[in-house]
Amino acid sequence: MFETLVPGRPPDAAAWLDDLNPEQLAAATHPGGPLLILAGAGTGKTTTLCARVAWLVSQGTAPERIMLLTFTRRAAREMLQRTRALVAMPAGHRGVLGGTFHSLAHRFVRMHASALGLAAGFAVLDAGDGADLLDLIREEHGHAQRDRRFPKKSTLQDIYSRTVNAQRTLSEVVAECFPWCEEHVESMAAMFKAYTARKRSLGVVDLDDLLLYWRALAADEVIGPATEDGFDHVMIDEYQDVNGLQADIVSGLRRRSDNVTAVGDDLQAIYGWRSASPQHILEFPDRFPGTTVLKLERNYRSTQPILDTANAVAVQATRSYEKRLRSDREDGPPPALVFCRDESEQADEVCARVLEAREQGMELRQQAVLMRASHDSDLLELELTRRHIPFVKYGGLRYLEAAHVKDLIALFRLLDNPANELSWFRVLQLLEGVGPVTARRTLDALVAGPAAAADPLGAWPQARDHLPAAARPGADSVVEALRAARSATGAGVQAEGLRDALAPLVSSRYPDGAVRLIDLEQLAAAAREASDLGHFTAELALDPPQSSADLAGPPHLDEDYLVLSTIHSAKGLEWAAVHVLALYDGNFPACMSAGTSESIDEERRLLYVAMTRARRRLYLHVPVRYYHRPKGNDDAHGYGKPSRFLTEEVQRTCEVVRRAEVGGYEATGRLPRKITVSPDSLFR
DNA sequence: TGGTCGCCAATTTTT
DNA sequence: TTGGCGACCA
Repeated sequence: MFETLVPGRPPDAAAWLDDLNPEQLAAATHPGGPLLILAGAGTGKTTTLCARVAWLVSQGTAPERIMLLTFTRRAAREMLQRTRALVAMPAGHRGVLGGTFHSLAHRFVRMHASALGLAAGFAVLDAGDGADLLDLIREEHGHAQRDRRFPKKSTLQDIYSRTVNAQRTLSEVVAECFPWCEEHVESMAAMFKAYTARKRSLGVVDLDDLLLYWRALAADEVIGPATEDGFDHVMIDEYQDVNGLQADIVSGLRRRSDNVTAVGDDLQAIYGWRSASPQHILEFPDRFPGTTVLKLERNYRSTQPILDTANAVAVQATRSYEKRLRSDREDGPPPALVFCRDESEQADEVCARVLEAREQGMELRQQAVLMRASHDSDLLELELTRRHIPFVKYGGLRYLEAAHVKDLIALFRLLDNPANELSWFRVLQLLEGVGPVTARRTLDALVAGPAAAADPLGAWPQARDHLPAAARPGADSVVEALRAARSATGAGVQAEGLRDALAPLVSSRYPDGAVRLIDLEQLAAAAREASDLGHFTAELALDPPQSSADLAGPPHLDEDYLVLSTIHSAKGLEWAAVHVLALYDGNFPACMSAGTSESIDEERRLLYVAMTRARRRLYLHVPVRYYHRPKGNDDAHGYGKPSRFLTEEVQRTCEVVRRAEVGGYEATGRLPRKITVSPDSLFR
């Protein structure tokens, strides 16, 4: 195998290069130095990047000396798979080193943990854990829950994360993005300092820390160059979505060499709320002098009418690289503009069209429903269930956020580090009659008690006295399970032991306990595959499963199901038919984003991303009357204006396939109150 | 009286 | 699923 890949073999001899168009070929075979590939939606970005890897390997670069950074785990998986299919791996070589920024950061931070003052098996807090820790600190700083005007934990976390990722000062970020919190800047600053100190003392890192630490490693005089020299080429996918911190990491990785390839499309930048900025892709040529800029504009995915509509949305944008997609496919019908009376009619319309398409031979899995916010599909999900149409939903409430799953993970963490206050705080509150106060006292006795220094579990006999009598047996069995798991070997055995101890608590704590136990079973089963429970939980934080089905592996693979997804989760994917939901102003663009022109631009790009996922059919659904509840108002209906992005220009490129009837009480403007019917008065 | 538990309303997008 | 508010228990 290796012989076919020795250096010097002419690139044109490789068959896979023949399939590329001239622009793609130029990008794939760019000899070296900084390269920026501006690849519009559906222009074969992944193909080109994979071909480039293959070409570099054919030129003699060892695969493991190529680093491939992607934005999502899904993209990483696909990219590595396709690369593997393209490049016969030379014997004795490991593959390309690929993954998300966060997962590669984890790898390097683990590698240099001691230099960073971390224990070898440090835990990674996921977003929820970080928020919980902040909440704990908020209490300690005297901002009790009842302090209504103080930002709540998820907001605090947003502010913290945004500040760190943008690498700007707290007061700047708050003034710009969270003006209603300005009066609290000083207390927040104190809390955030306490938060970083606490993470230090607990020996844990959060997702943002991973990037901070990696950047510090890259900047280090000894470790930086050593890391850099390990890689001949660094490639970054979706460069439009990197933030300042990530851009710094890329620069740090390329201080001596400038073999760096960035691929992206500023028209698809949709992560500004996470401090990403299209600024970085626009400034790439400044950061890397001598950059070659190549554009891919030939679209292999969508029909021309769909691109016309998408282009009509894109041209509303203010600043971008000049580019316009041209289709390489045969013509097709124009996108359909579906005006519905309300969201329930929208659900009916989608079901009807999905089924109709399937009648005509389009599998359900070739069709997708995309939305701005995950709850936009609530009614549709009900309707799909009622009609027995199978579907899988991506994005939105994720598996790891389910309370009982966090409970078991907390136990996993305690096994690794019995001094983990956060986990104890969580687990103790599952017990009968134990709330935050009792939990706090008990865990103080555990972690700060005299016997604790050596082993918190040793302090258990004293700590359990703080619990009400009813809670003691349950608590004892959890502690017993932790002791047993300690001496057990194999992540699977340990996980099962802990799950068994947790099961009775979960089924008594939650009314739908039985269903939740199934999830725990799957989590324990997944842990069986891992070599180490600590690694398993860290991986889980970095690569959260989208659903419990996802965790169980891909059993649905041969089944047919409709895909429901937030647009953010749909990035990089494509379907033959795409339905976009709830295109009314206030929802899309979301009213929370209506403040600045930048956030409106981002919402517009989001719509552009949604539209360009479609290969042959695109349906844009506009409910005319929407249902939502401004607080305390029972007159919960309102009339929606179509999304401001559906300008006349855009509408001209579409076909209106349905006009909602406006008549009856809707025409009078007098809306019925919510009507409730209950025969309860008969049952006395 | 401190603390827990039950019932109500509301919730953008994600590594 | 979180958080606020009021009822109930030691």
